[in-house]
Amino acid sequence: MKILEVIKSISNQTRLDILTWLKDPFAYFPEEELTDYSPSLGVCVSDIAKKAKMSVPTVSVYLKMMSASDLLVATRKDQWTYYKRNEEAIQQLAELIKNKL
Amino acid sequence: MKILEVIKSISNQTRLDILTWLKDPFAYFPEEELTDYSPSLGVCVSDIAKKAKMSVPTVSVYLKMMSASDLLVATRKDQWTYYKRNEEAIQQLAELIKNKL
DNA sequence: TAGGTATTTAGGTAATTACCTAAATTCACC
DNA sequence: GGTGAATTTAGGTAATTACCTAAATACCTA
Repeated sequence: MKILEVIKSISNQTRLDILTWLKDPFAYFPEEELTDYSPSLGVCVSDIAKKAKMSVPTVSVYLKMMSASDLLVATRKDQWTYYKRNEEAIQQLAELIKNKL
Repeated sequence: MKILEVIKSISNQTRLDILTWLKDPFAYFPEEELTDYSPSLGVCVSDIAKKAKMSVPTVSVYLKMMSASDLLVATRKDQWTYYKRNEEAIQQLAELIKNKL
């Protein structure tokens, strides 16, 4: 785990928000948009972009940044890319800050 | 604790390094520079700047940023400003990432 | 009060980050 | 093979961050 890369990937309000939203998609995304949602896949790029009120390309890059830092997991299915949290990595980050930082 | 402010304050390699150095000053700073070191005060700005191999003003701003985010505690004594870690805040950050992020 | 050391503040430039739109790619389906 | 939806990549500008040097401030001590 590259601590600086991970921290940079969450040093932005929108990216922090996305992490929160993905913790409980049912609570944060409108129900009608999650018809094809499954916890094992996560939420697709355009739904997240809509929720963030930002352009799809910007959010696409943000999501890629967070999966590069390992905090998110991407799954491509047909033409959609779904993102979900990587809970293990998030706990690992917490531990790293607790013990090593 | 303003999570974004805290994260931004450690989203830089030098600032991360400083946190590490202050965890164990005896291990990271040359002995002769810590003659007046005390754990209750910490290490002064110019010693940290020298260790970081950066200008004093830059490091002064970095340290101020980290004390503003609560990760460091500053103590002014005569013409010196000493900085030490705020262990409680660091643990609080770890908890926040563990449970809330 | 003058001079010296430590620090902070100001002000500047270069690099990085934060977005956007347009274009390219991927993949379904007809 | 062509069209359409979702996504990614490219390429651009504005804002922020990363540094620096110079100047100002704070606080000793003679």
